[in-house]
Amino acid sequence: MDTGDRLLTPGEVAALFRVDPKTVTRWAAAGRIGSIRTPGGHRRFRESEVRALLEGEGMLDEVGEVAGDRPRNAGPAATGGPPGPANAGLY
Amino acid sequence: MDTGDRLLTPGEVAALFRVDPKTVTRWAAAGRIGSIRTPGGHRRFRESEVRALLEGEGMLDEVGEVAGDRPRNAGPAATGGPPGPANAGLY
DNA sequence: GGTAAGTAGGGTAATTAGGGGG
DNA sequence: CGTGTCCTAATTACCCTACTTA
Repeated sequence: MDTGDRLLTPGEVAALFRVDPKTVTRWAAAGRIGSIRTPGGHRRFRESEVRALLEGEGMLDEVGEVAGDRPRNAGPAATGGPPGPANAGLY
Repeated sequence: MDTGDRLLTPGEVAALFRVDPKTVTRWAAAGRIGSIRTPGGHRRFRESEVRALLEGEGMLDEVGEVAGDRPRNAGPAATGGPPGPANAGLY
C-alpha cells in the first residue's frame, strides 16, 4: 500500500519539473495532475504520481514521437485509461 | 457502524497532510477541523475526519471497491495506491 | 519521582493562492 | 495554447520557551 504516498509541496514539484510553482498549480487547476488540498487551501501532490509524470507516464505515447516530428499532443484523450487522475472539473 | 473513533495526535495528522504540527493546531483553532481537547490542553483529531479531509471530503464513500468489480486499471498502476485521488474544489 | 518526546503558545520569514497582463 | 512574471492576500514553516503526555 505504501507506494510512497509522500505528499510534495508545489515548490518541490516545480523543482522536479524545472518549472515555476505557478505552472504546477496550473496543472492541478487544469486537472492534469492530482492534487490534495489542505484545509487552508494549499495543494499537495503525490510523490508517486509526480514520479510517474516525470517518467512520461502521463503520455502513454512514447512510441513514434521521438524524432523528426512535432507532436503537440496527438491524442491524449485518456483512451489509455489513466487509473489515477480522474479529477477533472476542479473549480 | 463505527466511525473509526481512533484519535490521532497533531504529529500524526501533520504527517498525513505533509504539514507542520503547528499548522494542524491552527486548523483546529480556526475551526476547520474538529478537535478533542485533553484535560491538559492538548488536541486529538478523529481519524475518520482526517481521512475524509485527505480524500477531498466530498462525502463520497468509496468503500464499495473491495473486489474486482471495476476493471479500471488494465495496465500500469501509475498512481499506485489510491486509485481515485478525486479531490473536490474547496475554497 | 524522574526522563524523554510531543504539544501549546506567540512571533517572524518564506511559500502559496488567485488574478492580470506580457 | 502554454509558460514566466507582476501584484496583493492568505496560509504555512521555523524560531523560541513552558507545560502535558507517555
